[in-house]
Amino acid sequence: MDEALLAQLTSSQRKAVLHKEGPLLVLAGPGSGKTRVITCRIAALIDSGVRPYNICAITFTNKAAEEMRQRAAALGASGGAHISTFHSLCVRILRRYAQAAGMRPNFSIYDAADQSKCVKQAVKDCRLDGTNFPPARMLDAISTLKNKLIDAQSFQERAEDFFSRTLSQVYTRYQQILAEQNGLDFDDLLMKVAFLLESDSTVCGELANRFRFLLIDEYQDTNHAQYRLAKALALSHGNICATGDPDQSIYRWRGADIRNILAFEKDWPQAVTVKLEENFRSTAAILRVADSLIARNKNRKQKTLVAVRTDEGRVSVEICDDEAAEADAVARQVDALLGQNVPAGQIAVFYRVNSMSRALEEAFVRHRVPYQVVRGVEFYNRKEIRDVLAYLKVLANPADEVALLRVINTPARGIGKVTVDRAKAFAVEHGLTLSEALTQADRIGGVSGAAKTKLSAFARLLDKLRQDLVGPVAPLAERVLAESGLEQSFKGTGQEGQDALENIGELINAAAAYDQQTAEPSLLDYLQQIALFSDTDAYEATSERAALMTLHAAKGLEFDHVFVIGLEDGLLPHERGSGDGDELEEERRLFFVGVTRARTNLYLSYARYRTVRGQFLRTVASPFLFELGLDQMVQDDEESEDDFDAFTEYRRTQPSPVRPRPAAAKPAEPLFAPGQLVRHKTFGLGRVQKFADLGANSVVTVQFNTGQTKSLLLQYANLSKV
DNA sequence: TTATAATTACTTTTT
DNA sequence: GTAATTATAA
Repeated sequence: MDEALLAQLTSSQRKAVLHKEGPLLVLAGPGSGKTRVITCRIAALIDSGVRPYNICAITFTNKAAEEMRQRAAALGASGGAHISTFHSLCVRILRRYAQAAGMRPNFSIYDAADQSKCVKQAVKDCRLDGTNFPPARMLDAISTLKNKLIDAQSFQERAEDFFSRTLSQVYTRYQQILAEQNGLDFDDLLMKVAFLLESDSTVCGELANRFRFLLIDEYQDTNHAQYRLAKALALSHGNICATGDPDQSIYRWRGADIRNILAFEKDWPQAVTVKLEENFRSTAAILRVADSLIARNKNRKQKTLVAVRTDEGRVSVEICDDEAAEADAVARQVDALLGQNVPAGQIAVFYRVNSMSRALEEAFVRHRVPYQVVRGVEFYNRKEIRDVLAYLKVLANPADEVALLRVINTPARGIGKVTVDRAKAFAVEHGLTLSEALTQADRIGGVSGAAKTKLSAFARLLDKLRQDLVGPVAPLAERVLAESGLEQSFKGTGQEGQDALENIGELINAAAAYDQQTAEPSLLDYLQQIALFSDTDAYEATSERAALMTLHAAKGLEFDHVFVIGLEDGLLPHERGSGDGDELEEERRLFFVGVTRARTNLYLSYARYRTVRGQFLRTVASPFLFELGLDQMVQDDEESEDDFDAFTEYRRTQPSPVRPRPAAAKPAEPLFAPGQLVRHKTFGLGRVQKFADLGANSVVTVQFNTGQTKSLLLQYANLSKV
C-alpha cells in the first residue's frame, strides 16, 4: 500500500482502510470519500497478501461496479477481484451451481413486462377476475414476499384470510409458469441464491472459501434476501465490510430494509464501526440546508455533516408559472453557466418522476443546450429492440414461451391467435414446451394445413438459427435480423421502419462492443447481463452534456451545479409516498440525496401551476422547502444578489403572490377529475374513474379500495376530496 | 388472419 | 393524455 496515499487520508478513513479482518461497518455521510475508502481497502487487502480472487465487492449498480474496477486498477489492485452487483453475482452463482439450485443454466431473466405477462396468465389459470385481482397488485405482493424470502409453499401454509389465500394460489401458479419456461425474475435471482446458500453447505462452503473478504456498498438499501445472502456468505469467516448511510436509504418501496444497517453491530458483535462525517464535496451553504432538512426525520441516528470546504456556495429557489416556464428558467440558467465556461458535464437536473424530463428536453433543445437524459433501459424497451432480443432469448432458452410468443408472428407470417392457442393446447396436452410442439406441427389438431406449414417453417427457422450459437453475439444478431424477415418488414415502411432499423443497428453495435470487451463472449452471458442494466449505466460521466435524471438515478453521483425541480407538495414528496410517516421520511431522504449531490451551487425550483395527467392544476409549495432553513440563507445572500436575476430567493415570511392564471389555462376544472382521491361515508377511500358533468345530475364513477367500482349521483353521494 | 377502431387501464421511484 | 388490449370489419 502506497504510504503517500495513506498519508492523504483522514484518521477515520485510514482506520477503515486498515481494518482488514473481521466485521467492519463504515457509516459514511454524503461526500465523505467512501468510494475512495473502499477502493483503498481493496488495495490494502491485496497489499497484505490477500489474493484478489478471494475478494468480492458488491455495488449498487453495474456502473458503480465498473467504476470501482477502474479505480482499483488505478491503485494497482488490478484484476481478479470480483466486483459486481448482488444480482450479477447471483446470476454467476446460479449458472455455476444450476444443478444444485434445481435449474438449467440457460435461464431467462424476466423483466417487468415479462413478469406481467406471466402473472396475467397465472391469474387466468386460477380462474380469477382480473379486475378484482389486478396483476400489478399481485406482482407487487409477490415481489414483497420474495424479498422477504417467503416462497410460494411457506406462504401457502401461513395464508389465512381470503386475499392471502388467493394471492397464494396466484403465487404458486406464477412460480410454476416461470419454472416451466426456465425463467427467473429479479427477485428469484436473490431468493434462489439465498436459499441455496442456506440449504447446501457444500456450495456455501465453496463460495465462502472463494469470497473470503466481502465488501458491500450502499448497505442501507439492501433487502432482506440480500441481507441473508451476505450473512450466509460471511458467516464462516466474518470478513464482512458494509458501507452506507441510513440517511440515503431510498429504496424501501423495493424491499430495502434500513434495519439491516442499523442492526449491523448486533448481527456482528465483534464489529468495528467507523464514522465518516466530514464532507469533502459540498460548500457550507449546501450542507447547511441538507442538515436542516434531514434533521426533520424522527427515525434516524443523529449525525452532522461537517464541511471541509471553506468557500461559500449558493442555494437559490426559483418560483415559476408552470412547468414550461420552469424548464425554460433551468435551460437559461444552464446556458448562463456554460457562458461562464462551466463544463456541461458538471451540471445536472434532477426530478422526481421520469415524465418531467419532457418539458426540460424541449427547453434544452430550444436553448441549444447539450444534454443527455440518463435513462438507459428506455432503449431496451423499444418495440423493435425487444423483438430482436426476444429472438435471441428463444434461441438461448427454447423453453422461454414469453419470448417465443412475442416473435412467433413478428414480422407477420400468418400465424394468428387461433393457431397459437391450438399449438399451446397441444403442448399442454402432451407435456411439451411450445417450442417442442412447433417441431411436430403437423400433429396439432384443429389447425389448417396452411397454418401447419407456417408453424413448421417457423420451427425450421429457429432450428437453423440455433445451429451456430457459440461465440460472439453481434454476428448472431445480424443473422436474426436478416433471416427472421424483420429487416425485410422494416424496409418498406418509410421513416418509422428506417428509425427501427437504425435502433437495431445500435443494438448490434452494443453487442459488438460486448464481444470485444468480454474474454469469452456468449449469447447467454450477454442476455443475462443486459437484463440487469440500469438507467445509471447509460450515464457517460465524461460527456460534455448536462445530465437529466430522476432523483433515484442520482445516487452516488456528484456535480458542481445541481438543479432539483418540481418542489411541490404531491410531487416531492410524491403523493403516493406521503401516506405514513415512514414514507414521508423516505421522500425526505430522496430529496436529501439530491441536495447532497451538489458540490458548489444548488438551484431549486417549483411551478405554481403544473399539468398533471392532462390537467392544468394549481400547486402547493413542497413542505420540504420550509425545512431547508432558508431564512438564514436569504439574509446571507442578499448583498451579492445582483447577477442572479433569474433566480429569486424564496422567503418563508412572504408567501408567493397569487398571480392571475396564465392565458393558456383551461376552462373551469370539473369538480372531480379522473384520478382524484375521494372519501365516501360507507365505501371509504377510492379513486375517481369517470366524471360526467351534467350539472345537478352529474355522475361520478369511483373505484373504491375495497375493489368495487360504483357510479354515484353527485348530489347524493356526499363525496369529499382527499 | 390482419388491419383498424374502440375501449379500457394506467399513470413513482428500479435491480 | 397515452399505451395497451380487445372488438369489429375486411
